[in-house]
Amino acid sequence: MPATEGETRLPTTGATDDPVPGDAGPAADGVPGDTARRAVTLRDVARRAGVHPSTASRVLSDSRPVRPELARAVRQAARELDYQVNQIGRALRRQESGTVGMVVPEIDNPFFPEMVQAIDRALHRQGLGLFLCDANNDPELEADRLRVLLRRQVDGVIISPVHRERSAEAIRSAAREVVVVQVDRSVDAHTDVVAVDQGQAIGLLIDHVTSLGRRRIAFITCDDSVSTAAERLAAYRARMAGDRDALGRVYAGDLSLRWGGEAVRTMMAAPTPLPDALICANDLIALGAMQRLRWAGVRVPDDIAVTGIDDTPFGRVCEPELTTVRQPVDQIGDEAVAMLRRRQHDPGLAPRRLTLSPELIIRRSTTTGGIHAPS
Amino acid sequence: MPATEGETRLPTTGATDDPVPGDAGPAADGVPGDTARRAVTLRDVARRAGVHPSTASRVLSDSRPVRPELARAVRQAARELDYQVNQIGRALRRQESGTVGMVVPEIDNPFFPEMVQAIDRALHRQGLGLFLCDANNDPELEADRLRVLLRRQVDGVIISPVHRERSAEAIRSAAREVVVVQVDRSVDAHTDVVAVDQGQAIGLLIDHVTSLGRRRIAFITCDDSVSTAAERLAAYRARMAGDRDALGRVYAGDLSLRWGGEAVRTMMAAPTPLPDALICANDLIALGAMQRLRWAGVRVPDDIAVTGIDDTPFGRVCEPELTTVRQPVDQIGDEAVAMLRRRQHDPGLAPRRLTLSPELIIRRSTTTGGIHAPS
DNA sequence: CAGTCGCGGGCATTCGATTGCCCAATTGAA
DNA sequence: TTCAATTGGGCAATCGAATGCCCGCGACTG
Repeated sequence: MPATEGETRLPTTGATDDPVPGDAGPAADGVPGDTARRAVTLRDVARRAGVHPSTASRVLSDSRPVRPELARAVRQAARELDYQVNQIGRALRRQESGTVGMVVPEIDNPFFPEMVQAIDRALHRQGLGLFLCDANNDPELEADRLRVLLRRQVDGVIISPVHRERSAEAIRSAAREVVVVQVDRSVDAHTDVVAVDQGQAIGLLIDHVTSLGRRRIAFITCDDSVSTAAERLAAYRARMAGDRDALGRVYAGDLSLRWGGEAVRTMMAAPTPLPDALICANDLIALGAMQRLRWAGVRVPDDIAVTGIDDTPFGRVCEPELTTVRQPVDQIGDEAVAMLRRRQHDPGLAPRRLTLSPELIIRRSTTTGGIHAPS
Repeated sequence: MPATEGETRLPTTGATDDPVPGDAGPAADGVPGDTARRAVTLRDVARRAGVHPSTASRVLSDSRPVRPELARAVRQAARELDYQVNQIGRALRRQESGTVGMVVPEIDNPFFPEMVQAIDRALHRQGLGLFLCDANNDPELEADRLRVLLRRQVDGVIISPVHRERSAEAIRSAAREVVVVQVDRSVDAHTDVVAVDQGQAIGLLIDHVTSLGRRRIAFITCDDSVSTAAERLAAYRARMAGDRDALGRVYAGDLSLRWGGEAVRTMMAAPTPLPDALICANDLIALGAMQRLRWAGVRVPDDIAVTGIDDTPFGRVCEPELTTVRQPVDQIGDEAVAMLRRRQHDPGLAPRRLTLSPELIIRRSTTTGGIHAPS
């Protein structure tokens, strides 16, 4: 178990289970209707305001003009009763829920929380809610989550597919019922896509390490099942093939910390000379790889320059800090939501693919020249 | 801007926006009803099976026995039409949605994705969906998210409150309408709570560093607004007061990487002697702190032992690997969901507080004796 | 053999909000 | 002054599924 190497565990056992102090039991609570109080409905508001429910509805969702004094009465009644629309009722009638579903492949990869936050903010600005699901890197689970979302009548789905092929069917089927936007990763389906130019990302990185005089450039990535990784790999291959001095080598696994370490171990065990630059398909791999290099006494960047992709916060606190490429998450979020809305209003539009540009961020894992410890 | 010290950015500009190849336009798609096909309803199934909708309903949600041949016909019709229950309709009638809402304070803190995954798994086992929201560390936003969840008729809410006091009102108000379980963090409200014994966590850490001969033990934490941090601080204070040899010092900020670095900078600038152990209120702080120590040429653990809390994966790939305390996220998830269900079935139950035990994980940030680089 | 019971299917109502339609009242125009 | 147009409120149907109630039929019992 490589993950626990060099660590010791001191377990402590036992759990306590207390009644909450100051709460003597079920009936001892002085607050009446503490649980399960029937909610206030539109009818209640209407009755109190002395109007018909339809009038109340029109005031509160102002769908049609209502005489000012009645409107005021309704609004006041709503305030007094603390009326909250029942979104379920509204959704049933309107056939839309004001909610967008999102499926991410792995919420524990720090890139995705960042993207989720960006999308959440963008949706919130539009008054839309977000129903977030994690596919746990499993296309089956992903399909299941999509199904759940559709049954809940989400108005749209934003998804970053787990698998380039095995996710396709579920996404196509979802796209038949609802607006779908793919973000970052994508499969071949008739949906809008907001992507990042992965070829450019790899280009920036290879240009950078090449400009530092590195020629033996290895690439640690996951297998081709992830669309972005496939694009990165293709770009890497094209680039390396175009430079006859350069020497490439690819290690394909997954996008985890663990694999970064594993790949380096394999690499070091091989009889071939070590590369002088290591392009990693994301920051996690890079972090795992750097740890293993450290263990092996290989110096970064002196012996090997290392780069990541995603610009997660952890690339800024490792030793040395990680050169990486930033994917513009905020822009991805804004554009994805914009596309979703556009298409909701006009479902006939042709699907579009928007490709955004990444940004190279140079830190000490590739250059020794930088500032080290600022005062 | 401390976060970008020692880094250079090479921006690239431009974005491309292409029509998806192979899709000539709105009407060019051969698939009929590619978008917005009316969904199959229970009536459709019933009609096809030649029965009344109520019968179909009884078969599909088997709420009452139906003659086998009819049942078979209904099931087949459902299969043929690919019928999916409309959860909105069901929710309206049943007055429950089969969905649990969850609000986390900061999804970009890697502890929370782990807990979310655990809870998601536990809910999934019960056939329940999860509606996840991020409060972005803002009690106002948190209250807003709670309101959204309630309007969507979630059957329960699992929340880890942002603020010990400022989150309380919203949580109490939510608890009046729906079952609420607080996890990890908590506020004073009449709800079930699944917590981790933070006093024990601090105890384990202080015992550990004390056993290594350290006596000048500083504590970097966030302010008291986070309940768990407040408990940790109280435990730290009690512990330090009980040992007259020990020398304490507290740095209060927030739970971020950034604050870890900031606190160390403050610490180093002070005229007082450096501590020989640094207890950090979570792994993020510890990572930030270790980086700053490294910049300052302070050796970990030789000069200062450093510990975190949460056992996030990043504590395993930093240099040196981080001694920490693991919160039992899986157990938290299981228990939280169990409590939720119990209380849904019996709303009269007295609120309970379950306190789980953390586990000490010793790594090289406190001990030099461990294995370094395994072959 | 009459009476009772249970089974199972269908009818119609309900959940809460929205909206098409009708109609009364008011306004405006000719 | 008369008629048309506009405004605005109410009625009732609707979204999709679930369910209380009734009823017919067959089985069983005394």
